[in-house]
Amino acid sequence: MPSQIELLEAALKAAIGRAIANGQLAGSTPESITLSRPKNREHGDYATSVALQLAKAAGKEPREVAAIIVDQLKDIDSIMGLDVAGPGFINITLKRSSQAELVSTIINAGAKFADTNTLAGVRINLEFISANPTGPLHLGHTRWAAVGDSLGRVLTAAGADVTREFYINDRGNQMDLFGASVEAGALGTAVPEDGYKGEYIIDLAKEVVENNPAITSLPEQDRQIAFREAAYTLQLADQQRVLEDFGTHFDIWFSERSLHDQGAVEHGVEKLRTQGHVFEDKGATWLRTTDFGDDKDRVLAKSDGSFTYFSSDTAYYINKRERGFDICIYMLGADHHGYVGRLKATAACAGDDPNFNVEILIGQLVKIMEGGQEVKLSKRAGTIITLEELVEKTGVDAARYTLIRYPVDTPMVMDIDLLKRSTNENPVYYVQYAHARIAAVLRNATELKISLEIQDFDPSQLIHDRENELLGKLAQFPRVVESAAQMRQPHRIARYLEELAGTYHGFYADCRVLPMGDENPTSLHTARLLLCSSTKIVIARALDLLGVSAPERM
RNA sequence: GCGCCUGUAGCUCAGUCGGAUAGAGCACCUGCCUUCUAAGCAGGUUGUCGCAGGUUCGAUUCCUGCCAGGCGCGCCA
Repeated sequence: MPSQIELLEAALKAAIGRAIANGQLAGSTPESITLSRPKNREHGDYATSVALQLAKAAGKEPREVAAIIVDQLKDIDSIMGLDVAGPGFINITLKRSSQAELVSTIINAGAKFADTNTLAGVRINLEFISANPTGPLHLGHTRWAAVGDSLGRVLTAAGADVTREFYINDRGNQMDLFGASVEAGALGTAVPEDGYKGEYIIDLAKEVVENNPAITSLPEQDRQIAFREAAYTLQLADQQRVLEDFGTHFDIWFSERSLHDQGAVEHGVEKLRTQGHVFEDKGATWLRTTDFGDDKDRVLAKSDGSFTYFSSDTAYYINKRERGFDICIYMLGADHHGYVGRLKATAACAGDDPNFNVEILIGQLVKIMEGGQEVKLSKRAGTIITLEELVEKTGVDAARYTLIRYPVDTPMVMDIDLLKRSTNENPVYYVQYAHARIAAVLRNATELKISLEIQDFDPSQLIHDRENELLGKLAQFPRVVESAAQMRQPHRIARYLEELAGTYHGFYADCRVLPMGDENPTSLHTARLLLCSSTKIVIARALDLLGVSAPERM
């Protein structure tokens, strides 16, 4: 069933179409029409500036255009009032009972109320975090753990077929250094230069030796590899456990090594060569990414024949496309934004459309304040705040919510002291409280044996301003989900939730839901209870899209 | 030097395709629980939307230049 906003938009388009058809307006019907909820209640339930946009093409004054459109809208049943205001805005007031039909729509649709099919049939590979398995996940990863997971949920709600993927950088010097560092920890020898430091290295060393006491007596060459592999296994398992506890699930953990083992790197280079963008120079094999706007060409294989990290990246991209993904989304930290040019160019070199097949979301870094000072993070120096530590301090819900509610392209500051001190300053509680509050009302209603059957719903009961406001807010939800999906911005869900919770609290304060004392239940009580119930559905679904729990009690 | 991101209230930040008087939370005041969860509601105070031009009916939003901050520019991974 189309939402009220969609119906209105269609009605407006039809009205403009009629006015053009009968010669009152020149120009063409716009593809989409901006319909907003005015801040000022005197401006009606919905407002549109479409007349202002059409005025020029029509060769008429905006107010005159607005009047023509209004004239074409007069016969629509659900519209109660129409006004031309200010420079040419059209303000629309709807019949309250017609707005209240939304309650039935939501209750019948349940959690699927805001799901759409705008991305139906699109296969999306969503890659995020992709940390080295050489240490615990820290706060930089945490932002993506929350946002990436939420984006996956939002895209799925928009109908996309989403695969969440974690690329394990389990190859190269860093792994060797990691192995050597753990080995040094076990043997009590000096940590190698630029090696990994920190408590966790010692802990890993102990665990490795515990699991395999014979490891220390292996020949030196075998020993370092054995340490590396054992520590890798433990560290990866730790990352997986931490992420699952955080509510972030990956469909695929993709090992960089496996690319090399399967010959995917050679295959990737060949594919690019076929496309005509590979060349040899000074004994090395290059990809001419400058053909597609990159700053400089990139080396695939060094003059000694070994492959670069870049070659893994290209092979991985080609592999994803060959697995059938239409869109590959990369979520990278700001410190990797230099990759954008080469990733886009790589796609173009592979014969793809870099503006469609590849999307790169750059997340600004999270700054941490503790004791009024910025905490500098360095994995190798061992000064890190891990995802796990953050969750211990704030809980999963608060951590996820705080990280998701800001757009990722703005740097954010997390004050650890503030999070430790008073968790109720976090908006997540405000939203969850609204949910728990509704749950309590519904529990009480059940005890009082008041009908919650949708057949007993009388929309004409909901005429209070607060009810109207709440209905209007609920009606926006499908659009919010859709824009969050299209713009890849899950934070919009959180912002909407805060508005919805606020609107509900306002309604709750002014509109008594349950009968007072010995009062008999009426159809007003039932109508309000069903309004509460539909609000609860929307809040729960929105929280679910963020991966945050919707408590029945607080 | 080049590239990306950011600059909005005392603080942390929203602001949809350019729309009406620029918003929220926190903080600070004032009211509201002998009936649904007061983790709440209602009201008050707070602005050079970094600066300067341009585009137009209209700019926080789009364009150009400048200022300030963050990050990145390897045959490293």
